[in-house]
Amino acid sequence: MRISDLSRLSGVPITTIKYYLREGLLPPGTPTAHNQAVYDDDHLRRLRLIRALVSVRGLSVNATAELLEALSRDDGDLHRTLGLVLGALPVGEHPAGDQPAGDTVPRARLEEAEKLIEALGWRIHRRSEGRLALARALYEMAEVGLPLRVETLVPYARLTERIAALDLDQLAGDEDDHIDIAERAVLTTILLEPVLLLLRRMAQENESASRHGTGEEPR
Amino acid sequence: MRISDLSRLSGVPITTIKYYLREGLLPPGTPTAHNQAVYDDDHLRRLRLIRALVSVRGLSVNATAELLEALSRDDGDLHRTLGLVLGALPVGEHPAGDQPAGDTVPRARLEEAEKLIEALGWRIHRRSEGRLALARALYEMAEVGLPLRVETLVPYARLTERIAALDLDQLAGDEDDHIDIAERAVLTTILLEPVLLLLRRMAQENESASRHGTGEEPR
DNA sequence: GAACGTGGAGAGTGATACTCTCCACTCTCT
DNA sequence: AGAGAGTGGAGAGTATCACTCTCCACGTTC
Repeated sequence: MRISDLSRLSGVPITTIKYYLREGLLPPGTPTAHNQAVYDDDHLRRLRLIRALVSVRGLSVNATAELLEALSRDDGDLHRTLGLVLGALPVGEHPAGDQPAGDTVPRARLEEAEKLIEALGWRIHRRSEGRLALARALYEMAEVGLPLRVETLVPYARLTERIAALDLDQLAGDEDDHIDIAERAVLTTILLEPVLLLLRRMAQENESASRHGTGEEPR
Repeated sequence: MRISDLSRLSGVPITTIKYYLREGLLPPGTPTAHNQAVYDDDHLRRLRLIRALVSVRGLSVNATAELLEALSRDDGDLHRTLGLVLGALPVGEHPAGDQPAGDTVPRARLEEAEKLIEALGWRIHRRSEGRLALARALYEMAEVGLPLRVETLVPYARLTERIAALDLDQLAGDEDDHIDIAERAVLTTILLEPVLLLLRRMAQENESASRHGTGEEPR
């Protein structure tokens, strides 16, 4: 398949595909002549993945490149792969350590994050991005006037445990070979995020309707 | 308080504050002379809220403006306010209806979203953003090779129901007046999102460690 | 009354994700 | 075999966004 086919099948403009090639998001096709190359279904699949990460989840092209690079070093070990995926991912809008952290996140918040993890009994890798990111998130909530206490967070965390269990079931089951495990890990973790947030919002609307008195006309 | 105080207390540069004023994110101060004005604590609080939405959650300045505008029309009715907040919020990276939807989201997905909502027994407003956004999210998952079936989503949705219940408890309780209910709804809904996603990721790591065999050294 | 701060507005900046333009070459159709 | 379209590659240009800078006439403070 040539680049125009790739473009036609994916809906991504040729120039954009070239751009992704240049940026290393997409591996080069196998060359057939000095300036000709062919692409295969892997390229198509990869391209769709890129578009999903970039346009659905809003990952930056750079972050996507890093993530895909980590994925390509995958050795089939689910636990390791998941670690890679989780580690390579920005959560909020912190475009790669914009500040030396020592100043932005006071030690007190870091300790609070540790305390939460300990209270939950979770085993999280010492150097996991999550610890710092969590501390930062807690710090920001406190800054804006809504400090979150450990007692408040624990019930939330318990529910996320069960979500995570569902996630891993998803990953473990469904041994259809056409998508490899690493890619499924990415999809399940990252692309499910907006779905979960949406479900939460709708559940809030529903819960609010229930509590507020059911007289509310759906109309 | 003058603009420099606002800047000093919030850490936001004066020029940026002026920019927010121009864009209508921040209401003008009360003028004391032809070119002098004073600001109060509300401005400071509002400014912190803006920064949280923009830099923590990555909301665009425009979306933030719309949200704040909706908030300022708040009448103290929690259910209504929550509706406003939820309605004014982008979830993914769809910067305000970039396509006429009829083409991008096939009717089949819309029906699937409806089916899910029905299966859950949720009461969601007919014209809720959520329906379309959910359909779009499902469509995108399917596009990328990981179609989500209703049976798969229901257990997730049940957990989000419980998260939503916690959210509303948070909102209902804590009758400390210094932050009004509308603002707390925004904070709880939006700023908790990254925290929840982080917790989910860490829970995944934990769950994966448990399942994968506990021999894994934390190191 | 001098130095500094202020509100307001327009222009400039830096980052990002494309998108356009060229070019020498290759493929495809007839 | 020859014409027209397509290709890989690379550099330059564009659009958007969130600031950020610069100016200016005027206030405020010491």
